Amino acid sequence: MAQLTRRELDLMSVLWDRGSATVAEILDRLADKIAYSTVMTVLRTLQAKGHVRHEQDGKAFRFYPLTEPDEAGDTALRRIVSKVYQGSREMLVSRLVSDEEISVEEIRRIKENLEQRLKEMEQ
Amino acid sequence: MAQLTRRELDLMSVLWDRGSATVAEILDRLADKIAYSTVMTVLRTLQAKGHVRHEQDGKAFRFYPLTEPDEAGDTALRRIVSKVYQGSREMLVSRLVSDEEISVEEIRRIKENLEQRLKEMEQ
DNA sequence: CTCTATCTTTTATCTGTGTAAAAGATAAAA
DNA sequence: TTTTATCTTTTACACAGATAAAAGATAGAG
Repeated sequence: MAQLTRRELDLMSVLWDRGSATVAEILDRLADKIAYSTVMTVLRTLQAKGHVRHEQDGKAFRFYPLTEPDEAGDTALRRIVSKVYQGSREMLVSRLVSDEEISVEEIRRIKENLEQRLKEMEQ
Repeated sequence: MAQLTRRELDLMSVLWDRGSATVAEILDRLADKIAYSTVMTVLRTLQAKGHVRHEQDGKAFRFYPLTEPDEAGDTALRRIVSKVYQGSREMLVSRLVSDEEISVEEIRRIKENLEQRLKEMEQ
């Protein structure tokens, strides 16, 4: 919840996606080339903040995420809804699906999701 | 697009909401009490980044937003979709509406929104 | 057993963000 | 016209984030 920085989020994203990773593995997946020690430093602060832990794995450390994507997502979303869309989740979703890239299928799935949720709420 | 900082977003939010504002007006609307000169400094950097402009208004400056909420929202959302929800807009929306605070009405409106959009896309 | 590649740790620097005091300007009040 | 309240500008500083070089450790190759 403590609001991840840009780089921290990059790394957490890799961990969430893979379940765990060594520094070398993270480096491989990162879009931009940064130094090994840079990644290590960021991991260190993530650990200090309680977002990851590590175990020895051969010569290297293997890092595991301790927080869920949702914990990071919720804070960020709340912020966007409130500051950018003046509190309207509707506007946010509306904007989200106005992306040219989105397919009919994807919108339909989202819609069905909502219908499901509505059903659950109505009893 | 240049990714607004926390404070910058706070200020832009006020400008988007009101259309324009003086420093004093912004101060009034801010949740936490910070100094006049602090607001001014942030506005100055926003101006340097091309997010606001100002006109004289009596003795004071009146600031106007130059970028739209969507420009800020899109960058932020894209980031969250990609890093937190591994590219799945579905997951994001699903999480968004799983908030306890959300009402049946709001979900319904969102759903109707999507139906509308689907109709538009299908012709 | 020595070398080498790969890890971790230590230490440092640079930039951006956030914050505001103090100084300078000016319109309106008195 | 002097004062006062309100603005803007200048200048400063501290902290966090991002980056990485260099030094220290070690497993495995030969």
